[in-house]
Amino acid sequence: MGGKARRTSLLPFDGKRHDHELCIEKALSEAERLCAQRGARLTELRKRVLALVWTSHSPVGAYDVLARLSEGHGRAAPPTVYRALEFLLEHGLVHRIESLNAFVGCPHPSANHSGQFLICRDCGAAAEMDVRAVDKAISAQAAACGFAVEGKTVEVRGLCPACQSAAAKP
Amino acid sequence: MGGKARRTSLLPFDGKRHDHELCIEKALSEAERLCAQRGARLTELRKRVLALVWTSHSPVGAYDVLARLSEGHGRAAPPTVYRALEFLLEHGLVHRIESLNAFVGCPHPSANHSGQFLICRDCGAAAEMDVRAVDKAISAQAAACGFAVEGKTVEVRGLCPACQSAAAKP
DNA sequence: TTCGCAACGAAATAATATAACATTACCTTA
DNA sequence: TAAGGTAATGTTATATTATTTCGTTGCGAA
Repeated sequence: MGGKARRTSLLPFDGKRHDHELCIEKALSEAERLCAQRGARLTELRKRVLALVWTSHSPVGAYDVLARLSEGHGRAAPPTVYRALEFLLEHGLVHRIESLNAFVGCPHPSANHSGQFLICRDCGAAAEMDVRAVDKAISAQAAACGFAVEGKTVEVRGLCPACQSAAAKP
Repeated sequence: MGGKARRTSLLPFDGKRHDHELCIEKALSEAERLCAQRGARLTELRKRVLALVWTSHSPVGAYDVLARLSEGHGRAAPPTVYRALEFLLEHGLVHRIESLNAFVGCPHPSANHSGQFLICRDCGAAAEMDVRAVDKAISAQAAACGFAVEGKTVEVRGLCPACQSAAAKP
């Protein structure tokens, strides 16, 4: 403490200034790599669902995925999407945002982690943080209670920097 | 580090050994007190919903509340329950568990807090922790990102001590 | 009293998720 | 390559959770 805090910048909150095509490409190729390594089958369907989840940095609902999937592909039914999402969740390629009943792509799926999110209520973007201190504080308390942790959900609602600025000047 | 950690004991995880009638009574009278103090109308309906949520330390779904409400009261419709729950949420008398789409009573509603929960996947009990360190770690990171926090969801899934013991001896 | 508003009732429907079973595709191995 | 097993997908139906809309009631202030 004492120094000037360096402002951490989060990609999802930079408006549209980053090249999101790049995000998608990176996510897809990383997914290919991981699944190959694990002997998991990243089928066309699953890849398409992953790409649809990665459409933006805003969590997307299962039925949104379903609708967009049906556009190119004739019709699809809910189980199709939920099964694909389940696969992607198991492999850490997407996270489920409990407070929105929606899904978002994971930017670093190789590490095993539960996900901690800052979610802007205005633009809808969700940024993954994964702060060690948060994880440790939770684990410490759970241990003190004799509670065996299997999974953690950390979701913070609020306003991202860009949307705060937008709100300030009406 | 180095000292022996004192085991924190959490009421909801003690099986049925505590007097739960007392929990309910305390919750109801505290609610009366707070609402009176705030000029909020804790109507019969709302009080009944609060009592139903407090039936146990396991989060209860809106439709469970609805079903039990309908037992004594003729019929009731979903909005009736959701409106009552919304009131109770606004006044901090219950919390919503996002990962279960369910509701649980708050054991200390006077303090303003977002709630942090340990949730046993076996017995279903949810214990509220409210650890300062967790809150501070989250707030610190959010601040570093320039994110204005409006609400936090912290939910930990796992096994409570009692259910771990039960699982150990088959 | 009557006006205004918060609370509640009622009907319909939206949004999210899963169950159950049939079919297809792919891999193994005999 | 043909048979058989298993993972993946298709299909239909239904369960679960939540909201919209509008009408009615009840209560307090002017």
